[in-house]
Amino acid sequence: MHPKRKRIFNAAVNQFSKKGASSTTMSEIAREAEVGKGTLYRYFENKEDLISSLINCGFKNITEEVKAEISNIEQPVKKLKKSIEVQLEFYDQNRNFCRFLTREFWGYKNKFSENIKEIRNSYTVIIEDIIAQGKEKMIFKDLDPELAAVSLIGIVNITALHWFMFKEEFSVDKIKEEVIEIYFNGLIR
Amino acid sequence: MHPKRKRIFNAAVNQFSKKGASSTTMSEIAREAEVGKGTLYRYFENKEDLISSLINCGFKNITEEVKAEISNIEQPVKKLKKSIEVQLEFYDQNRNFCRFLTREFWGYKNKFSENIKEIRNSYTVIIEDIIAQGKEKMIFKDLDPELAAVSLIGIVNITALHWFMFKEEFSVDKIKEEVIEIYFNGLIR
Amino acid sequence: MHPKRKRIFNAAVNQFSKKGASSTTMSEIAREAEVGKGTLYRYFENKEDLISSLINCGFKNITEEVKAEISNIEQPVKKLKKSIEVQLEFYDQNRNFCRFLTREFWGYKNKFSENIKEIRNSYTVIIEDIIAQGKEKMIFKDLDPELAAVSLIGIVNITALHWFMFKEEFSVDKIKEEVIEIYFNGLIR
Amino acid sequence: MHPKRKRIFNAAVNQFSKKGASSTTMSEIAREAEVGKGTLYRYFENKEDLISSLINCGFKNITEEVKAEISNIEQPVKKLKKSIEVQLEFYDQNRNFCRFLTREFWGYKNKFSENIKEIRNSYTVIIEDIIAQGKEKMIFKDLDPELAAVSLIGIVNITALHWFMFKEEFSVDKIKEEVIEIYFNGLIR
DNA sequence: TATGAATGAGAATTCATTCAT
DNA sequence: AATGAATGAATTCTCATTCAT
Repeated sequence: MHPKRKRIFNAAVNQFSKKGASSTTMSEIAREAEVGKGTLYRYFENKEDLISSLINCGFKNITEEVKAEISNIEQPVKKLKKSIEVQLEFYDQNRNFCRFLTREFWGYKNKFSENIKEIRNSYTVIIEDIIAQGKEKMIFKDLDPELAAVSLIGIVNITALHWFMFKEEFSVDKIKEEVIEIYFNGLIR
Repeated sequence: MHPKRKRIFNAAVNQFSKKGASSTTMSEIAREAEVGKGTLYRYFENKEDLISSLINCGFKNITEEVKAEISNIEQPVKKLKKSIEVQLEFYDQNRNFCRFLTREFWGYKNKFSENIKEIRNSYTVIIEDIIAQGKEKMIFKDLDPELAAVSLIGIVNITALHWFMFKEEFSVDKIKEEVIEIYFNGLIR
Repeated sequence: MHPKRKRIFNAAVNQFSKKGASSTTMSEIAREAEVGKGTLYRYFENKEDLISSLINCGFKNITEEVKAEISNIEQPVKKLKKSIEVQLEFYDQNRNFCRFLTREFWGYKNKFSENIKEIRNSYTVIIEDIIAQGKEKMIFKDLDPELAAVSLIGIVNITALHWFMFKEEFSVDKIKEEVIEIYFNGLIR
Repeated sequence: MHPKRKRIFNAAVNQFSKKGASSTTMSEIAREAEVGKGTLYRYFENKEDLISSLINCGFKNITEEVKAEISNIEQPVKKLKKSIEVQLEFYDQNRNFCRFLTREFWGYKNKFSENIKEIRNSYTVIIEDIIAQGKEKMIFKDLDPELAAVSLIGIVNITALHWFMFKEEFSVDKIKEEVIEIYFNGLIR
């Protein structure tokens, strides 16, 4: 990616996570990125393009990372565990982005919404595949893989955000451990 | 609640869930509510007040409903199951509102943010208490009750929203069943 | 005057002198007067009518007072002195009104401006007549009576307002004495 | 001063003097200045800032002009005469502005009011100093210099405005002569 | 290529006035 | 007669976007 595009991305995430995307002005992003206002429009068509590019790019990053990290693992349980770890670490290292993403993701019909649906899907489907695989091998229960995948994403996403926003410390290790225990073995003794 | 305030609330939720809160104009809300623009400002200080009142009120409603439904139940497992049911049904019956809520809730620092933290807490703490209770009775595992509570809320919230937004049908019963299975007994056979 | 009309007048002067006529809302006047908003419109056609009625009425009051107080006096010098005293005392006792008047008086073309010109004139002409009289009797110099009258009004008006607004104490007696000295005998020894 | 700021200043004075500051809309000023509405807000924080900047700037101009013109004069009487001339000529050449100034100056408490007191003072103090000087040299009577200064300003201000607004012709020379006669030697023969 | 001054459509908000009670 | 809730035209101010430099 062009380094100036990267600079703008970072500036935008910082501002968006502080004030929300629609309350952030293009001027503020330009100032934070230390570029002229006009420059934003050389790298992005308009504000909406900047926002959706940011969502796309972030989703791609996390998807790529998860894919890369689990590619060498065979067993579904280990694969799933690894994906949880990677997701939590990504959230930890990109807290602002995570906050921005959760907010904007559940956005409303716009010209990018179809696109977002696909991207969301490409992310969900990774988890889904692992679960389907484990189901076939009779390791996982006979549950709907999509629902199970979304459940996992929900736990990870909301838990991370809750800790980040409402608790002082954000201990990835502790969250990881307990989330895995609940998701794999359940709350009941 | 004053009937006109209620009318404005409903109109606002409808518009917000279609286009997002910040893309909805006060004029649109007034038109939808069939009141004059100035009337909005008799019942709410400004747009921000309208949004945050809506969040507060919605959270209170769901909290009240869950509280009422579980008050007569003794066993923690049954209590928790009931709360999941109530939450899912609330989501089902207030789809627009829930979409709005998830989106705006993770909003950004504003003069209401302290308040929101408390409100969020009053909701979370119900689940937390049930889990702590079950822990004491040695029914639930020795996990952090807050984390377990947030995990449950995350599963329910994101799953419901996913089904509502990306799938045609929204079968509360099916989601309920599988979510309960995962959360109580885990994915692994 | 109808007592409610009087109440509204007083309330309006109080508010106008604090915030200026055009920054004062009809609601504020109604609240201060402890009447309903609609009641204002029973006693005055509209806001502009209220403002101009206030100006008219105030001018009439001061004009009447000055006329009454000087009617028994014969000598032009004593007459003029008395009128200065009466004006200063009126300003002192109606500070808010005085401030409001000075501000609104130099107002701009509106449907009442002709009216105001007349009223202004009926006030100026009293002073003018005394001066013309004194001129005839060879007591006053051969100066333009209108200019001399306006000069006197200017001294009294601006001096009173200056003291009221920028100085803590407002000693009518001291101002009276020195203003008379300057106006009658001049600054030079 | 930035030429565009100057353009806005001129447009604002023109409009303000025709219709009053609070009846003039920002759009009208923009149209008159032939700039976009948003441009006003590049040069002034808001409408109030525009008004008070105008007052400040005008006061500074007249103060500077008076100061410059009297700096070379020694005798207090001549100094004072010169200052009267300069003031009257300034009023004559900036009639709209002076009308605006007199009206808005006696305005009401706002965030600029402290500032205005100072500015008013920097103007008054020039006259005051001349009078104090003359007093010391036993040329002027033993009167309060501030009161004498304010009286002079009052005469000049109100007389000029009266002639400008209510009389067809505005003869600076005639007004100058008679005002000086009254102020220096008094009305009495 | 980069900039930021300029623009004006459009949003939030106010408030004089009306009118049903 | 008195009230104050309701209205919507009018106003201030914002900000995405353009374009001359």
